[in-house]
Amino acid sequence: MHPPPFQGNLAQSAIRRLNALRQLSDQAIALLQQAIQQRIRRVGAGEDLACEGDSIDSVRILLSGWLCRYKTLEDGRRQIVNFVLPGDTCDAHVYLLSSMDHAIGTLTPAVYAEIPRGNFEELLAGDRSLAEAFWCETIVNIAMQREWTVNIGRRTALERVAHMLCEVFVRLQTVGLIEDNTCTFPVTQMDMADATGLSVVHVNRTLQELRNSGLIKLRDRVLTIVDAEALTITALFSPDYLYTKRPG
Amino acid sequence: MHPPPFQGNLAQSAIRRLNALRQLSDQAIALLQQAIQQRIRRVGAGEDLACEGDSIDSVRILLSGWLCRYKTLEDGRRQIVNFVLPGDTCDAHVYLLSSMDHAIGTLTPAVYAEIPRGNFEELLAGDRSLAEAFWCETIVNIAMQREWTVNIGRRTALERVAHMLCEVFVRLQTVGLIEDNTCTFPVTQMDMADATGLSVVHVNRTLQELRNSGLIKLRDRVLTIVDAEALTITALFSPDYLYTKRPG
DNA sequence: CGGCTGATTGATCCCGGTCAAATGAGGTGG
DNA sequence: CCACCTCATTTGACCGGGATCAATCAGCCG
Repeated sequence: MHPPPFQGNLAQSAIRRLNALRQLSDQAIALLQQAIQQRIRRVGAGEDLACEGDSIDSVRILLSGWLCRYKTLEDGRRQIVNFVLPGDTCDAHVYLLSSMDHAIGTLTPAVYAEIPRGNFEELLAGDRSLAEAFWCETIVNIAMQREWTVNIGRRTALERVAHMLCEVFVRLQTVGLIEDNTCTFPVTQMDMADATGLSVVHVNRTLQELRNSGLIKLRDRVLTIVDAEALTITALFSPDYLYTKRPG
Repeated sequence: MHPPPFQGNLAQSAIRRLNALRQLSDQAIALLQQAIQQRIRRVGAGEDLACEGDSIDSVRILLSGWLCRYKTLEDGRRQIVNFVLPGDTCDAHVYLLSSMDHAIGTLTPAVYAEIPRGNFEELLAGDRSLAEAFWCETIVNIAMQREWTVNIGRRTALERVAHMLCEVFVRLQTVGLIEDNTCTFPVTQMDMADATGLSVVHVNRTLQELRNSGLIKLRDRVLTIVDAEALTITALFSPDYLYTKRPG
């Protein structure tokens, strides 16, 4: 299934993502497209794009595949703090800091554009709407991270897992990766556990509950939201914090 | 105790905070000081500076007192997602988005500067180091939020509470509010519970454990870190994610 | 075929939640 | 000065959601 289809424009998801945050001018789109096509890289599943402590001097934009940001405690406990989906920027502006505070790993084989820091700054200087869109993305990342904090801190296991699915669903919709309420969901239950602060066993049982209640289907890395409204309600989900106008 | 002492420069904490992120030029400090003194506001304890959904068109910089950012679920469950300490900016750049995704409430009476959006942008345009410092602050906020996610997701109750104390301690050190390993800590156990994702009762017992182990003293809103090293170890705390050079 | 990774199931345990009541420190008004 | 109220902390008893441990099962690959 992965590697991803190569027909169509590789930069499409990034354009959609940024455009959902800030209306992009034609010029912005052209500049972006050009910058992305400069250097395309591929990486396999289960690799690290960056580790805690790494220094950063380029900006990466994910074009296809899934990544996750995570941190690890000394004794091995791991927390996935967010997913990086196609169109997302890995670390815009993080170069303002000296090094990575977290790691970024691949959940699937992935394709991304790598833009050296200098080129990225030129890009931002070249178009205001583009610069603002990237900043919006950064700010939305804080909002997302806050919601994850709430999710893990105050929601029950069932609500948590449901909420994670709702968020991913809305985000994938923005970049056009949902069809018939269905998408690929290449996340092992182990990963879901690390993302929700639960144990694998309990994630398994929670997913069964969601399936048995007729809210979702999930099998072989394919997720279908069967009853979006009910899922939203059980998750106590509201998409406001994602600040994205939905397409269509 | 609060209201805060008025001798000395009110803008001091903000200068220290930003300067710890990016070396500020003399010009930057002058500009900042001037912008802050333009409009100083005060607010009592237990008030909201902003609610979820509010639109934002000014930037607020906390000069003294404590605030917290929080989100509430429909049924009343509340999660404090971070504290705002003297010198911190409430919502730099958040005006890029349409509205607040979270609320900001006061834990104590507080004093803050309010800078209208336009003035703030002038300020940034006036000095590069200042603009970068504010952006750094925003980016560090993401890093902090990630660490909170890890804290709540993967640390035990004891580790969590200890970690929260460590973070606050280091942050207060940056702005010069620690003396003899002691600071005011105006957070009720109820608030601590909402910040750590625990229940009040369990926070109470956890604090007792930390006290009985000789790691901290905490009474009447005064916190003393008795054994910083041991506390750091039990918390699995590393200050790297705060990206602040410690003073001294 | 054997080895590996991921999903599933069952049994048991315990960390931390919940409920309820007591204690204590201000604060206020008579 | 005292009675009373409120809010925060503390304590005790009990409970339960989710963790842990341990198999088993199902694909997939070499």
